[in-house]
Amino acid sequence: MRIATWNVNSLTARLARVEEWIAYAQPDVLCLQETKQADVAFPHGAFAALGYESAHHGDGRWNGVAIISRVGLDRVSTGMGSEHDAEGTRLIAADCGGARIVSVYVPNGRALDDPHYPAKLAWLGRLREFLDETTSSDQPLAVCGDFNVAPEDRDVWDPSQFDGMTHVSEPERAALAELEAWGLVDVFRRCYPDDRLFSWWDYRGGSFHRHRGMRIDLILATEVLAERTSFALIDRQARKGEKPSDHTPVFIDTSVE
DNA sequence: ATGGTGGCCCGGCCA
Repeated sequence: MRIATWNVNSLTARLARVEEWIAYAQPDVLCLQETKQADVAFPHGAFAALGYESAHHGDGRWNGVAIISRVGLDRVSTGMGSEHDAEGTRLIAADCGGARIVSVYVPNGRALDDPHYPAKLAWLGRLREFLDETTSSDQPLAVCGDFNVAPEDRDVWDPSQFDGMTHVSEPERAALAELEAWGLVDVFRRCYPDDRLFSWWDYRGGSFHRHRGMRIDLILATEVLAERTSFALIDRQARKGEKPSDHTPVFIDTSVE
């Protein structure tokens, strides 16, 4: 089962690129973030034409998350059932092909002295509680999405450029480590222990061509999925060409017993 | 040099 995640930075602007990517990458499950669409605008029909069911949680201009699946889509739930949901449409979950799949768009902290920064830390803390309440770490589960955290220094193009910045701060990394301590594995990193590969590049300044990016799009899987992973990829091709998202897709190939 | 690019949707926010 190929499980993918992609922050598309507006599905309205990106639908053709997403359709193209699905056609050649053939994901079984695709988690999307930043659709920037209301539920009524979500193109279920376009995905149905490709053989996929889909579920979306969005309210229009900001955020918006979805799961697209050709291996079943059941027990869909949205939000985390808390006051954190008021902050935005940032989480959707479903059963797909025997695994629980969660698509998340973690809030951007903006800056260490910005009120959005502690809100981001709280959201990540709440996510761990949500996992405790809704599943367990011995089940096949993948939490996929834009975490807006680079787990380690090797996940950014130049750590010295990020001194005092969000995405790399110790509290953010600690919050991510707490999620992993719950029982989740950063599957891409396990597959490629030493590679310095990125999933996001700023649109500005030719960052992509200068290899100035960050790895902030992650697939965090429970051990039962992680140990059965045969392949993982960050698909840089999707960051090239006409009207790319500033993020590129990440996927893993795994199986459910 | 505190810029720059792109998406929202048309002034300014957000990433």
